[in-house]
Amino acid sequence: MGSSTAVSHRTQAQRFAAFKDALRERSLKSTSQRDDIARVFFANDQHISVEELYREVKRVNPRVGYATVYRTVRLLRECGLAAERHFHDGEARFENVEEEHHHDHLICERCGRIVEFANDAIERLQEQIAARLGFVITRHKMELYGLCAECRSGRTPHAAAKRESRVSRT
Amino acid sequence: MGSSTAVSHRTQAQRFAAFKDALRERSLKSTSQRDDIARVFFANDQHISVEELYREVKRVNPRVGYATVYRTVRLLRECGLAAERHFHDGEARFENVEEEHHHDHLICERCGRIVEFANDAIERLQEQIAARLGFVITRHKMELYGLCAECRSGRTPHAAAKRESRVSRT
DNA sequence: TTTTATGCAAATCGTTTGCATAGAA
DNA sequence: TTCTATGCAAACGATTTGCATAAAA
Repeated sequence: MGSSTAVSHRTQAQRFAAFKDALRERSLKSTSQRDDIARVFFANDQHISVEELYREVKRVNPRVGYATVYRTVRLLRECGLAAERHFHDGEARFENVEEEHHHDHLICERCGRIVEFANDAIERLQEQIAARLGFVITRHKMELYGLCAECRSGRTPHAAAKRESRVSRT
Repeated sequence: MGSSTAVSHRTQAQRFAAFKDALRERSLKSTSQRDDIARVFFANDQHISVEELYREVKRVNPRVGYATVYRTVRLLRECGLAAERHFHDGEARFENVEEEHHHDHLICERCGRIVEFANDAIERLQEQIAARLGFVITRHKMELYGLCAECRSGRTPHAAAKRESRVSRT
């Protein structure tokens, strides 16, 4: 069940430049808060919530309001630079969008660690199933919840390990 | 990629009896509103939202409040008789729990139709992927979004076709 | 009678929005 | 100068909760 797809690893600087370009294209203004929010977002390569982003940005630039973070995150989404995710907890999380392929998530129910993966065999099966039922798929969402090795070993008290971010091709 | 798993089709009456048993076991009281809400829920074999359930119950028994519907739905969930789902729209939807196997969802983005399906091959692949990444899966969520045949044909204006409910084994 | 359930309205949580003001072009 | 962006607080929609009252055991 292999796969390939080379990962196009845009650097933070490249993403930031893409953001600035997107602003220009849309005749939107560059502001210090937009820049700071975007920079923090691009620097943080995880699934970040608006509140987390707000707190991080606040440390860099205390002159940002909650609403602006929401507005900027929406902007990043509309520019195709951020993807919105909803896991079991109530709040939305945003991740950096690579030009790479779609991926799914494996989530540890104990420590919250999120591992990304992609699997072509499953995607093919999904297409088949949908076709059989008369559907044409435009997108999908697959989330596997369970326990990671570390948490199963009992070692980690409640380790909010987080940090992880390369897509595992399986 | 076939599968089998005979479906244990509990009747509405059986589910209702199970609900009453669950109340007794927990020393909770049987009330007319609980009964009515449960009955309507068991009769409606789709993915129903709290608001829809509230409206339906209201027609049978106008003496029910919104909060009671929420509380009863939570109760049904805790008794293992209802499963909570979150699709792209903001509100939670609840479905009857059969003792049968897990299933996933295929959702038409135009008419909202929800088709259930199950596929063992995919489940096996999921286990493999998780194992390779050190995880043990406890549950998963897979949703395929797209367009159903009817909506693709252009015939149906915006047909909220709904109604559908047997799990397709593929 | 004791104890739990109900209805209502108020509270909460994440998110969005109106509006007067600050700031970019 | 002109026009958009910001911050704040208020408005939101879905869901939960406090509390006095009603109903079940």
